[in-house]
Amino acid sequence: MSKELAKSYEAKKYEDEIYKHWEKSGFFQPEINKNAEKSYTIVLPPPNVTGTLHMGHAGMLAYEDVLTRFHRMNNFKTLWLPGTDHAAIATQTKVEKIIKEEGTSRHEMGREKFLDRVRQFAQDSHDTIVNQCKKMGSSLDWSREAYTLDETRERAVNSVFKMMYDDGLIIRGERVINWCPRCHSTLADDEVEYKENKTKLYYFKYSKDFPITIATTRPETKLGDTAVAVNPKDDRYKDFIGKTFEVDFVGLKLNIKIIADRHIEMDFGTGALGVTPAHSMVDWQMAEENNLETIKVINEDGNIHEGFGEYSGLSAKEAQKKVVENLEKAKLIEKVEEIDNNLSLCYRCDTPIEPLPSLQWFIDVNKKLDKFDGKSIKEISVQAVKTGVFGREKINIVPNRFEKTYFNWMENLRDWCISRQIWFGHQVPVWYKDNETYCGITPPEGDGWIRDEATLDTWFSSGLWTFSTLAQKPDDIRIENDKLMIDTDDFRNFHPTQVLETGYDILFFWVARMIIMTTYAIKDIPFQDVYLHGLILDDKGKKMSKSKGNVIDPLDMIPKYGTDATRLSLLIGCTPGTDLKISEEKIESFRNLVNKLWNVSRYILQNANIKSQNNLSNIKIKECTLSDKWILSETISLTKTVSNYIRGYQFSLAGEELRDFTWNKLADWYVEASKFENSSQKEEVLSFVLTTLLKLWHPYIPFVTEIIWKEISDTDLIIESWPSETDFNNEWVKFSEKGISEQFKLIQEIIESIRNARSENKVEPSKKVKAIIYAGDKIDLIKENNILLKSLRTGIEDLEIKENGEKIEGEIHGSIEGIEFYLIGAIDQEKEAERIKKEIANLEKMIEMIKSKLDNKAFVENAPEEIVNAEKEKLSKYKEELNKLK
RNA sequence: GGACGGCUAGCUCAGUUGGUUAGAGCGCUACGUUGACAUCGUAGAGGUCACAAGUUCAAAUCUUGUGUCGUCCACCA
Repeated sequence: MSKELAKSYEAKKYEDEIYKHWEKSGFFQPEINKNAEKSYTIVLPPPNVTGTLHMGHAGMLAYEDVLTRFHRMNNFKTLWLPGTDHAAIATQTKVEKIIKEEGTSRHEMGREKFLDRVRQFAQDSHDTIVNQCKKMGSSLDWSREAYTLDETRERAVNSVFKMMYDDGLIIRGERVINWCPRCHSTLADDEVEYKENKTKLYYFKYSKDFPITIATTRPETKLGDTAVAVNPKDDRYKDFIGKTFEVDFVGLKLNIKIIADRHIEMDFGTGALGVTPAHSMVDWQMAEENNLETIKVINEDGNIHEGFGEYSGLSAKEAQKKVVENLEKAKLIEKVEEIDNNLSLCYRCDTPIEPLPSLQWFIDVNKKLDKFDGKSIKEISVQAVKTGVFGREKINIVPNRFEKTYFNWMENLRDWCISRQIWFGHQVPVWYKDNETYCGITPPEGDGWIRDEATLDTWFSSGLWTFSTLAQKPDDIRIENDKLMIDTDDFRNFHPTQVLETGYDILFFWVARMIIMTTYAIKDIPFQDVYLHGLILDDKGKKMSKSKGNVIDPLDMIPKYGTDATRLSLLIGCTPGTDLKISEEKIESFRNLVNKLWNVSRYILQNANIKSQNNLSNIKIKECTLSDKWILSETISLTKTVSNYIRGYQFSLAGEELRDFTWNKLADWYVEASKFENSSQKEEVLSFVLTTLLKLWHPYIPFVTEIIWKEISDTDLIIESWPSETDFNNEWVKFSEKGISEQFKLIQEIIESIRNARSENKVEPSKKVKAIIYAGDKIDLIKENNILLKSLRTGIEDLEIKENGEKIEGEIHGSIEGIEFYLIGAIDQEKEAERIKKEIANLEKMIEMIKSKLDNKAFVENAPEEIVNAEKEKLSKYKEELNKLK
């Protein structure tokens, strides 16, 4: 009857085979639960095809797999949909770096050849990523895999673009945008990063006859100044406001108007700002308000434009040097100060950003739309999280505090620049011919149309991800009744999705944009819940990076400790929205836990005829021992606790409960007890407990549980079902009310107390002793469980149980909950006296505390009665124990 | 400048309506190998819950302030 498992669990022997088996079984596809009423959908945040997955991805896969497996086992029509993101700029930049090392550039290669190269790179990355996802055990439905740049997703992108274009939401215009001179592309506001650095602040006048000294860190841009702005309250400059001066600035003629703007800080520099409309966002706005001329100084390569005399053609840096030199020659510089400044950098290549005016495509986030009752897409997106839209409950962000962050960002959102000048991405679906412009989902008829060269911000396509992935082919997507239709069963079945699980670092980049794009396009929310995880850091709390050499690669950990242990290290100890430190040591300790489960199972399978046993009806409760009933009740409450924690995204707490049960309850107590107790119900009880435990563990550690399961059931997979919570309730009531858990706890405490007494008295572990117990009214309970008291490492060979009796002088003595025990013939007088002294001191301290509490009239009067009574009860119990000890 | 978060045992962190002597894992100390497991077992040490004031019969928990570390947003010419 015994079944043999290996002595320890060697993960890598089994994992790949098990994964293949799952894939073949069809359980990763929602059709397996097709009769289910409710569906449960998560779309995988598509990893960028820029390389390989890291620990952060591993965490994401683990959290989502837990949710997916849990809901699948609970008979939801469950879909976890995989895909990858072309990640426009990121991928192009990466490939550009590679070909640079090969001595060429994208301009030398030409658009089509370069794009072929990028596609090849993306394909290789994709294959690696898919393989890594499988290694992590992710139960993704690969039959539905999507890509942000495939044909179907392109149709979605073009369709939404056209809708927005027709609604006047997408507009083309010349504005100052963030320009990366290296990428040769625009960047959205949130793609700009800031780095602190020291910069020189130059104080000077444009010319000798100009009355105001200005201060700037970018003297070269002053070639394009058309105004000086001062604070209207600033008495120093009040009289100049409105006047215009013609100046000769280092050899160039400028017309400078003095304007007032309340945003100017009087304390900074001289309180006077040289306004350069073409190369500063703020200045551009002032220019609009004051009808100032815009002079472009810096071109898209970061060099000075034609028409600036000796400066033309110089790089910004060179021009700065020359301007400063000329100012010095003219003795116009008053002082140079070193200040802390924030340098704007491109988030992809760290090149300093050059703000400049450029003809680009924007989404107008503030335009009021009739189809949304006069609300803007921004307002709809705020409402979706605040109160709910389109008849849906409000979107719930976990942890809740990020909702505030979301509102703050959304309310301050400015128009979104969606066009990029890179090649890799969705090309803007707009064509020009002579003076005509055509925007359409497919190219226009006729000759001579030229397509707009710009491509779209990568977040435009990923913003459509929850619904675009539910189309199977381009023709599934069409515009109907002013909204986007996805005409598939998948869309009808699986949208909106239940939860979007992702890192808090892309709340704005992605989550917010999905809400904007989805509510606009399909008039529905993309997801009901947002679960945000933290970043995975190294053991010192630093970001992992190759240059620091502190990277822990999941693919190194998996062969070493197993996928299950790697997953646990990401699931236990993590709190929503909070960063998680991880170390190899931690993963190792979870390997030990997995092995413990393996060995408990191994023992149980060796010693009992275990079969899959999902309900309690085969167990004759009357024939159960106390420990049997105890472990059953613990198993049932574990089922409830774990289910509730997972539903509430409390992955860590659920994991800790499972660990505590497995190690501290099942292995340390019940299995030990079962070695000595004779009970006709042992096999049934063990079958039920093991069946339930393996299932409850399965979402966390799918591999090891599935392997052990194979020994229990040859016909089905563990992946199939979750232990029922409701069936248990009725069964459980039958014996839960009798205080099983308190009774067993008492036995545990007596045993621990005896072990403790032996240990403190330095009694040799191998020394057998006689014990006498005065059990009082608990005599039946103690007698019933005398076998446990004798067997569980108490070293008792002869046990006498009486209701009460005389004090026995000179022997080890202990008392707990009114029950007294003596260990005969093992004493070390000194040690025992010391131990009892300690215990007495402790009790006296406790009694003192409770007394002072009860003496406090205010407490007795104000506190709820049950709390006061509990204190009183405790007091008398402690007093009794104290007397006995004395 | 604005906001948010952390500060609990040597380390990593739980602690969800304020109510037993504040918990877990790892580490540490002592002892132990009886056939599931040394990837193990038993026992133990270890905390003024960052600080201060307040509310309350009662505060790790609520309020205010301070310190400190970290993050995000805005951006300074």
